[in-house]
Amino acid sequence: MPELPEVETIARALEPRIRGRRILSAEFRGLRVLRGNADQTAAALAGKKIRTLRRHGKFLVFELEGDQCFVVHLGMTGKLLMNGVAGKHTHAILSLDSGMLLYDDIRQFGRLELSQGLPARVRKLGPEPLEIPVDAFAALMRKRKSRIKALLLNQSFLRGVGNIYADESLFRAGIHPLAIAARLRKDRVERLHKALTRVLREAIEAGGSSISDYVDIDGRQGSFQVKHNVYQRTGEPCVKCGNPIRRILVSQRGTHFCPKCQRR
DNA sequence: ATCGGTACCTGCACGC
DNA sequence: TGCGTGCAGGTACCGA
Repeated sequence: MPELPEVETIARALEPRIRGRRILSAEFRGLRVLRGNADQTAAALAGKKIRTLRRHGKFLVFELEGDQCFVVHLGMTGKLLMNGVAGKHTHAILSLDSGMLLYDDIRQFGRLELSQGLPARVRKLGPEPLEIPVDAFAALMRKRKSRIKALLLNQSFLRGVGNIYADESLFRAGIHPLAIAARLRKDRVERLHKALTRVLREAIEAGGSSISDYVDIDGRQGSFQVKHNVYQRTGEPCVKCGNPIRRILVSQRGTHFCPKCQRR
């Protein structure tokens, strides 16, 4: 479900409500989403104070006292809900001194993990797309022979971009999703950097995109889906040229683009 | 080192 | 009504 703007929206809403708060108890149901032992994790969390919450790509990192991190990745359908109602897809319940925090996840692709410091796989992620300067972005691109769409989805290249914002930024930059990253001319790379920055900022501003079931911690939907130009608009006329939007597969992911505005 | 394909889950929309 | 198919904001892992 959630890409950088959705996770950022969650982090912004949640951080002021949990900063400095204490975890009274934790309960884990089912074994799939939690990495590590449920009883040990619950015991280690109980009584701990939350220093702060940060977003790291698509990961939410709860920094606890004692340099421990409770790391949450929402996968495709994960939700964090403050004071929601537990249901059949609730996999974790954190009871805080400021309320109840639930983790719901229908498809169970999300992961929860308690670790000392940041887990290695989170440390190994690429730079934040909203922080990387355009020259550094261009330098990284020059080294990659993969198709640009696949590269944008690769979290060790950039952290936080997913299927929606990859398609939307390529459309805005006028770049074909199958273009080879290293072969893009400098001006195209600069356009892509600008498009990516703007799309992500606008989406954060709109509270993210709610396609089927994304909601923030209070159950509110985002509104950026109404600004999508290509994502899930197969067959609809391109807003720039009127030609129908096409859908192809790139790395097994549905990829939407305008064949006229985004030439090979 | 880097790339692409597959596996992992549940639910929904669709055609027959 | 029910069944089969394809699709969905994700990453991990494997072989080439």
